[in-house]
Amino acid sequence: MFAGTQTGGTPLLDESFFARDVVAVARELVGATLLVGGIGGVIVETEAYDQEDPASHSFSGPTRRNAAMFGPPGRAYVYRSYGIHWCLNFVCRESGRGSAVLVRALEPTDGLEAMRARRGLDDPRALCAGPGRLTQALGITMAHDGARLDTPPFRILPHSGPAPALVEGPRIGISKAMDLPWRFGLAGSRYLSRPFPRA
DNA sequence: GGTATGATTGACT
DNA sequence: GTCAATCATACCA
Repeated sequence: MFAGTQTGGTPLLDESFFARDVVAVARELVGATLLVGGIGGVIVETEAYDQEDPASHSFSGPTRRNAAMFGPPGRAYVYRSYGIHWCLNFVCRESGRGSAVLVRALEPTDGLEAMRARRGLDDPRALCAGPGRLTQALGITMAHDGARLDTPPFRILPHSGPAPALVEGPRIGISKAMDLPWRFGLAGSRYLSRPFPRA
């Protein structure tokens, strides 16, 4: 499908996967595997941010911070949150709009010991359950802003098999466009940053 | 120039 | 449940 790049026989998600509607990409990323330098796990929670969405950093047009959102799709957009944490996004593009998927939580599968060392704790359920936590566990910083996602240290492997069951709900921590159900999670996952409101 | 605000987390009552 | 940490960006003068 979107197996554009072959690395050791492993199909990686590349620019063609991300050059589509950001909500569709956010849904399809749940179940994919994100590795940075071989360390990471299965994406279990994402959020979509579109340029026509008042909650998006791209809403008011390009700035120094959000420049990556207006560059090519399939790149990382990394920003500082609350002056303390980093947040990792995947840049998407459809009809020239700046948009991105925020990666909110992983189920750790690879490099558990490295993640434990970086996070300073053992519980796998707390290693990557939150946007600031997973960037710390994976060693993501501003240095990765604008980096290609189909090139080392990044590797993103698509979900294989039937599409996993998703849950959806309002996005976390925003004060605008709170009605949009653009947060997506892997149904039944115990690695979410927060529970989804019951339907 | 100054000031308010977060796409968060961890500690604490 | 409440609250502080900490700083780049956004917005106003």
